[in-house]
Parts: sequence; structure tokens; C-alpha cells
Amino acid sequence: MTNRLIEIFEDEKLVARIQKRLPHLFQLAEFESSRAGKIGMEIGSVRERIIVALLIYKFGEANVESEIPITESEVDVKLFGEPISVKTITGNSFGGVKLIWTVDAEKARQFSEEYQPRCDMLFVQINWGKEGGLYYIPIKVQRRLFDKIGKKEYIKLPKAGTNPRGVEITKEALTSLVEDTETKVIKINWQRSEIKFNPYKRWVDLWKEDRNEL
Amino acid sequence: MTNRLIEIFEDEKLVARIQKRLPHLFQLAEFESSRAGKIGMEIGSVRERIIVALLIYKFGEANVESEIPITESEVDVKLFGEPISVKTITGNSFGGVKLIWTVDAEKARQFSEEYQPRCDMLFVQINWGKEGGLYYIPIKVQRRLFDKIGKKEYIKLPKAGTNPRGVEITKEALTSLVEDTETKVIKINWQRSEIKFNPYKRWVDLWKEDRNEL
DNA sequence: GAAACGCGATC
DNA sequence: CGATCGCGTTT
Repeated sequence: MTNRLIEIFEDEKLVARIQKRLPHLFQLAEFESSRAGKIGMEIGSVRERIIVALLIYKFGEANVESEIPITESEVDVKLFGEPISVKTITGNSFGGVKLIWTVDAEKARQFSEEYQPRCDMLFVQINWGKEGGLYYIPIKVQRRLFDKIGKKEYIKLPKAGTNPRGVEITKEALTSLVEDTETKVIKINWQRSEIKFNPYKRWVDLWKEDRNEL
Repeated sequence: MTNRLIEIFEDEKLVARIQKRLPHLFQLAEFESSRAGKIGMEIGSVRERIIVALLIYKFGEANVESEIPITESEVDVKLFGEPISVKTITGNSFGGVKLIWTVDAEKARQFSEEYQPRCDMLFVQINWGKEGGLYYIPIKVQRRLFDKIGKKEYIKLPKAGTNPRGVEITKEALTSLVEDTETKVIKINWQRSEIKFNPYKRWVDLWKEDRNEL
């Protein structure tokens, strides 16, 4: 199977559409995943849905397998049968991206012993008011770097005595992946649009509504 | 400040509305928090929004402070200035409810040394096809039990060498809280209604849409 | 009942 | 930077 993800990056009209529209869609996602203006980590799942919808838009429902259990490790979606992991992060730094959401010291160490890149990755760097991008990091790029620098430089274990959320890829490794010549990117200028949103209104209306069937 | 939460449980029309409508609203929440029919833990935040909307519906926006950062520990909302924690769980057992989402062994132990109940609790037991309920567990009930049985029987630490998500209240403690004579309950018969939902449709439509401003 | 697992922002 | 924290379901 040749890799089809690359077609997104070569489709000029689609690239333009992504550049125009992704910031707006991700902003909607923020409203729906926030409380008191602070974004929850579950934003990641909503953004993933937006990226999967992009795959469906480009390749058609028949070629996008989205029926993957929500707690499946690593794989989020399959395109023409090939697994893809979707990861998103906000800011200038490439630090903090989790490979697995495990904190227990022994389990984390065990993971790091067994880990090997297994999945193409779609990585979105959000950077409001600045530049970021949508990156396609092929599995072969990940493997090449992993084999070159080794797990000690590639994987960052949760620090004991603190309150982390999982095992990370090091900032240095992710930076190398993103800069690799075989990594594809669509640069995105993250401008906000104006949106008003009240997360409770919908539910208050449903509580108020007079309907006999409910 | 006398406690106003109790008014929900004494308002017969509201009780009837909750019994009729909560299952439907929580079912909507499930669709929006699922992938491949499996529910993600973030369902808790959506259900919380539904419960907060209920407070707004009953007491008015002016008396419900919902502007609390999403990563605030323990407190989810304030009613007439009093903090409330909202917790939800599915099933027959009262096990697995987290007091804090910390797994690191040292931090978890430290939490258990310092913990004391500080918040009224609204607890929803979902039990599809069976009976469950919406419980109001006053802080004084929590404190009385905590002082009686002690932290060792009240708090369950994450088990080392496994992959847990945090520090729990023991099943035995939560069962006692729920059965306390000062705990209020609205019994709920969790019947499902029929709903169709495609989590990607909305986003695919937004990708397709032809709009110049986007 | 025990053990598995998802999702990064913020101060 | 280095530290903090939210949300339970499923097999």
C-alpha cells in the first residue's frame, strides 16, 4: 500500500482550504472543551474528530475507518487500512506530547522498553496569533530517528514525585521529526475569528423545553 | 448560608422532570463523547454541564457560579457561593470513583495524608435498563463517615504496577454515603430512547461548506 | 473484581 | 521551565 496521506499535502485547493478553515474549526472545538475560558485535555478528542472529518472529506467515508475504540492505544483512525495517530498541541515548544497516558513508574518503564513507532502521525501545532502547522510524520521518519538516537533520547518517562499525565516523546525528538525533509507540512497562520458561545445554554434550553414525549 | 441544593429534591415537579429527562440528556452526552460506541472518560465533563444547567434552570444564572477553571481540583460549580463537586458513574457498583486524578505514588500518598471532605457532592449513578439515581451527599455526611472510618478505609490509593487513573474513594465508603439517612436521592429509571448520531457529519459539512468568509 | 486505556493546557 | 490538574468505561 503506497501512502495516501501525502495527497492532502499535494492538493493545492485543499491546502488552501485547510489554511483558511482549520483555525476556525479548532476554535469551535476550544469553546466546546472549555470551562471558565480554560481548555481541558479532552480538546484533543474533538480536534481529532475534525482531522478525521478532513480525511473523510478528502478520501470518502469508504476509505476512512473511524470505528476504533476510544481507548485504543496509539491508533486513532485508519486510512486505506493504514493506522494513523493524531496528536495536537498548542504553543511554540514541541514538548509535552504523550506517547502513552501511563504514569505508574513500573508500567511506564515497561512501555519504554517495548516501544517502537508503529503508526503514521498527523501532528497539529496550534499557535494562536502566530504560525504553526499540520504535519504528516511518516512512520519511516519516526523509525529512522528512533533507531538513530535510541530510546533514551526519544522517550521521556514521567518524573517521580510530580503529577504528570504520561510518557512523552522528547522535545528534541519531536523537533527533529518535524524538521525532517521527508515530513510534510502545511503551514498555518493561527488567526482567531470572533465567536460567542455559552456552553450551558443548550442544556438549560433542554431542561426548560415543554415536550410531552420527554 | 443554609443549604439550597436540597430544594431540588423537595420540588416535586422538578423531580419528575429530572426523572423523565435526565436519561435522555445523558444519552446525548454519550454520543458526543464516544468513538466506535465506546465512551471516553471526558463524558464526565459533558454530564457535569448538564447538571450545572439543571442548577441554572432551578436557581437562575445569578446564583450559579460556573466560571471555575476546568482543572480546578474538587470544586466544579458554586451554588449561592457554596462549592459543589459533581461525580458520575455507570453501573451497579459504587467502585472506581476518583477523589483526585493523580497516579504518582508519592503524590498520591501525600494527597491521602492531607485529604478531608471539603465540598458538597452531587453524585449520579447511571444504570441503563435498571435503577440508579441522582444523589446529594452533604459535606457533613462525608465528614462524619470520614471521621468514623478513617482515611485508610475511606481512600484507595492507585495500585503500583498497574495502570490506574487516580486516587479513589473506597466502594464501601461511597456505599455508606449513599445510604446515609441525610443523603438525598432522586431515583431514576434509566431507560434509553432512540437517537441517531454521526460524530463526524457536522465537521465534514463544515469542511465542505462554500463560504467566502472562511 | 482487577486491570487495561484515551485526550494537553496552564501557571 | 517545571510543576500543577480535569473527566470513568470496558473487558
